[in-house]
This record gives sequence, C-alpha cells and structure tokens, in this order.
Amino acid sequence: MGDWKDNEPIYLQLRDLVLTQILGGLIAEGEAVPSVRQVASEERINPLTVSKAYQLLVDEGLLEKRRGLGMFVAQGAQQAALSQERERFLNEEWPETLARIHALQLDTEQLLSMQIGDRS
Amino acid sequence: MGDWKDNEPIYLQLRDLVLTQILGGLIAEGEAVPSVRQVASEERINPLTVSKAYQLLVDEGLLEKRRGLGMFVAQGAQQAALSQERERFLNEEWPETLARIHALQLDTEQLLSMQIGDRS
Amino acid sequence: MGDWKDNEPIYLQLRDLVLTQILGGLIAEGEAVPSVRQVASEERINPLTVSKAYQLLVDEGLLEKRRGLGMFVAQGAQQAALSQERERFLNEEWPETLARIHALQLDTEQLLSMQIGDRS
Amino acid sequence: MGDWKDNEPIYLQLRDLVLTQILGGLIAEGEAVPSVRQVASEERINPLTVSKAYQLLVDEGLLEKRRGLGMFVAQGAQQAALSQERERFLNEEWPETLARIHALQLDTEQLLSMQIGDRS
DNA sequence: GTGGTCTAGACCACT
DNA sequence: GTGGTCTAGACCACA
Repeated sequence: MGDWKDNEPIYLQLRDLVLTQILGGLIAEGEAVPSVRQVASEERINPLTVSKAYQLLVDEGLLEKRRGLGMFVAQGAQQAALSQERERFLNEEWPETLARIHALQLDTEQLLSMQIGDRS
Repeated sequence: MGDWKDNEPIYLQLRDLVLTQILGGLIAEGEAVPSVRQVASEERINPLTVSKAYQLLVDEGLLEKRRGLGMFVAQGAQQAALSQERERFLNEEWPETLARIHALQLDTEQLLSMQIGDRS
Repeated sequence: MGDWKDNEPIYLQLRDLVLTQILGGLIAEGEAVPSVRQVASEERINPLTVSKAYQLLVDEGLLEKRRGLGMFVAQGAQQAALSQERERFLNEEWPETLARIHALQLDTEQLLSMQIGDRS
Repeated sequence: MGDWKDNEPIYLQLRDLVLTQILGGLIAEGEAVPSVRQVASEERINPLTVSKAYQLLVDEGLLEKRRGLGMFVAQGAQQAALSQERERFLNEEWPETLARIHALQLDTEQLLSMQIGDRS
C-alpha cells in the first residue's frame, strides 16, 4: 500500500490521494486524517513529505489544524473540493486535452463513451 | 510566443510545440525547421534547451539532421507522428483523464459542447 | 467567544484575555476567576491549557491560588498589571511597530484617526 | 551576519529580510536574488530553510523562478510588497496594537511622535 | 551553475 | 500524543 510513481513528487501524489478520499467521502468532514507520523510510518516515507502534502490541503482550506490534536477535514470540504477541482479541470486540463484530441484527429464523443479500462 | 509553463521542462514544451506543427502540416515534410540559434534567440532560451528538444524529435524519427544544413522534417513524419502520439495518448493520457471525469462527476454534454479556447 | 488564532499558543492568548479583563476592571480585585474546568468546557479547550495560562498569571503575581476555593485576582493586581504590561509594551512591542510604520511610510494622521474595530 | 531570533522560524525571518530589501530597493526588480546555496552557506543555515523562505515570496508573487537560472525579483514587486504589507499591517497588526494602547491607557499620539530608539 | 525532492534523525512547543 | 522546524547530506532535472 505504498508505491509511488517517481515522475511526480510523492507529496503531490499524497495530496491527490487524500483529496480523492475527501471527494469520495471516505473521510467524513470534521473527522481527523491519519497523523503525519502514522502515514509516514505506514507508507515508509519521511514525515516531512507527508507534512508537505497536508500543508497544501490546509492552504486550500480542505484541512484544518488543531494545535496539539492533529489535522481534521474542514466543514464543507467535500463540496469545496469538488467545485475547486472541477474548475481546475475545466479551465486548465480539459482545454489542452481537447486541443490534443483535435490535433490527433480523434473523436471526442467516442472517447468519452469509453469505459475505464477500455481500449478502443 | 515566448512564455513557458514552469511546471514542465521547456525542452518538452518545445518538442510538443514542434510536433503539433508537424501534425498540423504547418511545417511540411522535407522542409527545414528553424535553426537552433534562431529559435533560441527568438524565444530567449538556451540553445542547449532547443537542441535537446530537437534531439528528442530526431530520436523519434520525425526530424533528420543534415550536417551543415540543419534539421529537416523527415519523410512520413506527419503520419508517423500521428500514430505514435495517438498510441501514447490513448495508453497514458486518456485513461487518467477519463477517471478524473468520472470522479468529478462531470457532464459529458458540457464537455462535448466546449470548444477550444472556451471557458465554462 | 471560542475561536483562537493558530499562530499563537492558546494558553498565551488566554493569559492575555484574562489580563485584559483585569486591566479593564471586568474582574475586580479579590474576585474569583472562572474555574479551570468551567473555562475549559466553555471554550472547549484542554484543562491543562487553561491551567497553564492561570499559572502564568500566578507567577506574575496577578492571581492567587486558594486551595479548595479557586483562583482569585490579587490585591493591587490591576495597578501591577498596568505598569508591568506598559514596560513590556514599550520595550518590546512598540519599537518594532514603530520601525514597521516608518518602513511602510504610513501616515500618522491616518493611524490616529482609526478607531478600534475600524478598517482603513 | 547570520544571527537569528529563536522565537520565530528562521525561514520567516529570512522572508521578512528579503522583503525588506525589496521594499527598500536594495534588490532591483528583475534582478536575481542570491542563490539558495549561496545564502545557505553565508548564513550557515540549511538550503531547505532558505528554499522555504523563497518559496513563500514566490507564492506572494514577489519573486519569480526561472528554471535552471535562479530566482528573480518580479516586475512591480516593490510596489506590490508595499501595498500588500500596508494592508496587512492596517488590518491585522494595528487594530490589535491600538486596542492594547487603550487598555494600557497610553497616548497614541505621543507614542507615534517617538523616534526609533527613543525611550519615553 | 540553478532549484526540487527526499531521507534519517533530532529537538521543540502545544494539548 | 500532535505538528513545526532544522540539520546534514544525497540525488535529480534543468539550463
């Protein structure tokens, strides 16, 4: 349960992982996320690296620090994460993807109708 | 046309730029691409960076070096680029994008209706 | 009245709060301050944290412990707090603030015209 | 030339130091700031610590990264720093200071007329 | 040369 | 117990 792509910083991958869990409701709002030390030891990575990931989420307002207690999922984090990630996707990722699809003369509609794991 | 994203290496961005131009037929097969020096001075980047991008395209068989003359788009480059990039896109890029679309519960219709350059 | 800045220890913030109340005469000399338990439960913080704040004030001679009865504002506490805090303010806090005002080239008139709770 | 208060993180002190230099025009806009390694070695601190300070300034838009080249003072940084720091001071620091001055029954006008280094 | 990332380990303040 | 900070040293990608 601890394998990381090495073309992307671990702390970014971890941030995305936690964010996905918040999105999916796997960690409820108001609930504590696993402590820095715990994640570090389970995933066999450095506490600093975990800290960096968590700090990013705090900066985005999805996590809250409570001094001496730990980090907690902020109220409204699930909804906030959803709209914030949607906006990022629509503004940044999708336009580029769309451009590439056109350049490669592929069919957007057909691509979108694919299921995950499919190979056209 | 001299601004670069700083989250991706310049030489990769430049490679993609040239590749897109080949795909779009903006540089015909057999035609010369701008010299390393010219690109470097116009884009105000290091000649080594330009060289690196060109070398990648040579390695992929899309450009040809002719000693003393410069770099030229290889015969069949447009078609080769198309199939090779399609392969890469379908295998690496699209699955992740598709997964993200599902995770964010985005609307297929809305995605289809966006055109290049649009904002939602 | 239960939100704390997270860039300063809670026990210090609490100490300042009580001290301000003594200065302002909100808690008269000889009067009891709210019990550790009461504050802890009202403010939803750890009793140890409250204790720490109270202990600081005891050390400064502003509060007195009476076994089995609680903590009381010491005789002469208001006057003592005043001179002691003035000293600290003039020696430590104000010089830095003054330097910053000069560095930011702020207008004395504007600063004077602001009242508590104002925004520029 | 490398002594730090130990009640505040070094990286914050360093950030403030660089910010002050930008404010004072000691480092002109477009000019490079000393490299992470250079500062680290001169000040006898860890490169990571320097990095953290610089990263903050990048986040605030006062510094710009140029890949492989270093960090540069952004265009308009001096003015931006001035207004940004002013706003922070007026909104956060001054109101609290004003409240304290009143609680201590001091005279704001007299305090403001003090010169740096004075003792009333 | 530049900054970015990571590790291993330490110490601190806070609750 | 919690997170925050710092060190010393390493390796990497980029220009």
